[in-house]
Amino acid sequence: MPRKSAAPLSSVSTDSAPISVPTDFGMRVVRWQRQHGRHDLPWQNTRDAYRIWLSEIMLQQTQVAAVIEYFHRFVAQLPTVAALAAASADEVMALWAGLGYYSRARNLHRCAKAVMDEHGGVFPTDPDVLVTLPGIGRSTAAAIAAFSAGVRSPILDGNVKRVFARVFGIEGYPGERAIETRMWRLAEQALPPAGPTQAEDMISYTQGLMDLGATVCARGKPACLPDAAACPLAADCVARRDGLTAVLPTPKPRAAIPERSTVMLVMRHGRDVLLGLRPDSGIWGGLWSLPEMPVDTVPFDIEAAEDAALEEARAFGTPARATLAGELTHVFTHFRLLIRAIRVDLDAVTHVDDAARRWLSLDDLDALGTPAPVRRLLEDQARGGLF
DNA sequence: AAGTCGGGGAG
DNA sequence: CTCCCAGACTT
Repeated sequence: MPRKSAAPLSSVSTDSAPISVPTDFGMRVVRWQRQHGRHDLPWQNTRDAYRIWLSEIMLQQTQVAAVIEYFHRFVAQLPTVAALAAASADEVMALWAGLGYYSRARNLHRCAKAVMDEHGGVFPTDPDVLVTLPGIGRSTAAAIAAFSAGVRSPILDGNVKRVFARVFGIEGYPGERAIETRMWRLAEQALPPAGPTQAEDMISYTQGLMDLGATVCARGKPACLPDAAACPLAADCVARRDGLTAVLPTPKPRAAIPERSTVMLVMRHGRDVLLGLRPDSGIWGGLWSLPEMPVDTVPFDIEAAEDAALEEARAFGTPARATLAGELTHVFTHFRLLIRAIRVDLDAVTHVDDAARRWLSLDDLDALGTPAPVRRLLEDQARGGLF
């Protein structure tokens, strides 16, 4: 075995195969944070749970750059949890206006009152207690506990999900329940060890995961690609090893798009086929396409469509027979189009006196611009196939 | 499990 | 334009 490593390494996790976390994972992040992490954010270098809590709430689904000014204004006007609890709702909302997700501000106010009324004005340090407060979920509770008291409890935010997805090679949308459950399990295993330096380590580690995700393991261009030394986890990173940083984490699945269907007529006279020029506006504007018939029966009735196709073709000549020649699906950004092609062979054709209609030889497809699926369909006709 | 909340930045 | 951001809460 050419590759050797002191720490156990994970392999790719295409399914639920258990992943082993390198035993020094946590401490590597700790050391990296102390050397290369962020140390001058307004809510750092303090153990004031009020400021830490406030920053964590403001930072929920909100980037650091957007929060800084709001944070300064807020603590200047309401410097303590007691002051916040005593403030009016209007005053709180005014300080929050523009940050978005205003339920955060309402919960913030409620939480301040709860801390005053139920916890003697002192923030709990137990994550299990913190999560019972309004606006504080599992990850935020762990962050507050770690930063304010060095409690050993894992966070799992967008940064951590991205880092974990790449380092451990986890496929699947992290917003999905099963994926998130696996990541929480990994987050617990990845923590730096308990011990005498645990409190300081947890502060650096928690900050370090966020810093890694925000500055090195960035969404677009991870810094490890040009420079593996930029990331303390690069040596164990599955995504980096396998060239998957661009596809991990798996993006949110796109919303199901509606499906439409149409019937296209392939009217054939020898090797000629009848095309129609589409209006400039709308789908395939200005391109030459095949004539279409609306689909008015669900489920699709093949014989009825073939009969209708024969009737339709009568305007252009003497149709002999019509047959369903094939189906194909074309995907647009906003809908999926099921195309059924009915071939109609004509024994004789009448003169076409219409600028938007013309016959084209299958041997001359390059002469006109046609939509991609129509082009494929015509090329198949040219080969004499039925798709 | 899916929907909702929001403004801003990056690609 | 879409996707994402130190997510939590409701249905």
